[in-house]
Amino acid sequence: MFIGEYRHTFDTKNRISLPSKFRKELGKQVIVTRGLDRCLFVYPKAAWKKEAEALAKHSTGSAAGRGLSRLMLAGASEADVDSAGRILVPDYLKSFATLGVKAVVAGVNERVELWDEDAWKTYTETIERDADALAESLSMSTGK
Amino acid sequence: MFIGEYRHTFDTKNRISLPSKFRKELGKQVIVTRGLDRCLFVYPKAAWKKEAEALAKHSTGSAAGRGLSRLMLAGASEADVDSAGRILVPDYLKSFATLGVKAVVAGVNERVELWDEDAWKTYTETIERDADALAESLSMSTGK
DNA sequence: GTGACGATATTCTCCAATAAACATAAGTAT
DNA sequence: ATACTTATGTTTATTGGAGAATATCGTCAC
Repeated sequence: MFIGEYRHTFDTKNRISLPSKFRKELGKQVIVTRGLDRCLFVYPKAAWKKEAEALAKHSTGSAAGRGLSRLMLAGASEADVDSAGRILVPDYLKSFATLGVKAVVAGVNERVELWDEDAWKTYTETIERDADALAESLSMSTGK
Repeated sequence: MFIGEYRHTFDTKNRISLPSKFRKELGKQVIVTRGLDRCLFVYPKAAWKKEAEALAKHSTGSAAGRGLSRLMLAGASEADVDSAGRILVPDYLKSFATLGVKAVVAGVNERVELWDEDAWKTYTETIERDADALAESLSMSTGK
């Protein structure tokens, strides 16, 4: 399971290094794809397969299912982790997530997420404000 | 069960030593997360896992679920307790809880909390005031 | 009060991770 | 083919974390 938040930078060639704590679990090949809420999802290749199969089930059903499938399947990009622990992120994915030079790499359960630093700040601040209400609506404990 | 309140300091590398009374119960690995009321929660690793699994269930479904998962999972940091009983607190967690150099380490049942010294002072004073008010209102309703 | 012990604080050094710079290889177009 | 661009790989430097050693403080025993 991926947890934690790290700040990394893109080099001029659109490469970004992955946190060393994530590398073992991510493996040698990863899948980068469009995520929800304007971020990118990064999956270990094996985990991606399961995700893709789940999506495929909905690829012809509802309009929402088709949309999500197209977004994530068509947007997927296979990336090799190089010897320095970096991956190359294609331009179309960078611009989808409005990624600048500074990015936040966040571990969220079975996937890793890439966020623009500013977008992450805005997003987390919003969630923090509503955290109590959200927790109640999900009737889950936030640890209190 | 953790009880008691201690004053510790962060060194220049963002490390803080844990009260020796807590060390045995905390174990060798702990999880530091965003807590409620602008403090940090520190859990023994095993205790945190249960929380995490509940959150993980919601990590893709609804927008609210994703938000909470991101806040609590990406906000979590696994920390090893070193030979001197210290843990490293990442910058983003320190700034979340507005932690300066002096901190209060408080035992609260199943978790340990980290507070900025000033924030702790303000918070406890507020609670004390509320407690007085509550006591008064109780004695009014129960008295004669 | 004095000494001894345990806990916390501080500092230093070493090592790993990251970022930046640089070099090489592979295409592409003229 | 040659110059130019783009992609990929390697090297170096800087930053930050892990560990160890020393110093300080407080507590308890005597």
